Amino acid sequence: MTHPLDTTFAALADPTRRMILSMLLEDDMAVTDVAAPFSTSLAAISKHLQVLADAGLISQEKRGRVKWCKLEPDALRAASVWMQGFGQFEPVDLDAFERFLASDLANDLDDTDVPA
Amino acid sequence: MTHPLDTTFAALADPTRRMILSMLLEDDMAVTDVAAPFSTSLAAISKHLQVLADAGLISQEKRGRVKWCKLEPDALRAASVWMQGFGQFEPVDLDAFERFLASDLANDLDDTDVPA
DNA sequence: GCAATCGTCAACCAGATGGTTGAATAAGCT
DNA sequence: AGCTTATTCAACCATCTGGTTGACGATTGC
Repeated sequence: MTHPLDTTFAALADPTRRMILSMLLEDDMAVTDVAAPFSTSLAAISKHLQVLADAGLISQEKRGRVKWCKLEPDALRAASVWMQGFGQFEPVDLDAFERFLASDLANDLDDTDVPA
Repeated sequence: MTHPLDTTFAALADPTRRMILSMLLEDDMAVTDVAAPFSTSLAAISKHLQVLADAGLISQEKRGRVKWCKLEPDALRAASVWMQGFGQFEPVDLDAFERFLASDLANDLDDTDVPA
């Protein structure tokens, strides 16, 4: 029914979810650990993770009683191709990306519990 | 308050709005002409255009009684940089983009009034 | 067995979103 | 001036979203 890009972009439209993706860039994480830096409830984060999983941006594997979340960057490829069609964007610029992550850490989290 | 990427991705999450952007790739258009291929009301399209303008994805200039809509692909650059940070995506692939547009034309519009 | 931990489910709430219709504003045409 | 075209505004509606809280099933460890 709905186009895959709908769910991809909708998932990316939330700062909490983008932050989660950034966190998962470093390593796989359990749900509780993903939720730790946020001031919202665990249930809310669990829902965010479900949205990300539905969009294919992460995968979740339950081992024992902990559910591990893993980044699945392939799901971004279609969206990336779509966007790049609109302009001759510069090739991968990891420095710009790092700057984004830094500013996300500074701005997106609630002013409590911001990790150092 | 809200991160610029929030509005960018949210604007891109709607198939009607993505279609509008694709249409504006070819040329600037008046609001009425943008609305023509869709089965939704003109007012709805006008709102969509406002969302796109708020996200900076298009600009609107009123000349006489018609308001011209112009694609502003620069607004996609920040989002593109963000996404590319998550993987080594292939460089600009215009063929893949054309395929996307073709499938959008086939799938996204309501089954009425699909332009040939 | 029993308590603690991990995570989801269910019900609920406030606010945003996408759509409609009809009236209103603005600019051109004759 | 008066009709027509272009676009938005206002009110309304149904649905989605992101959040909460409390109960619940499942797993682990003592």
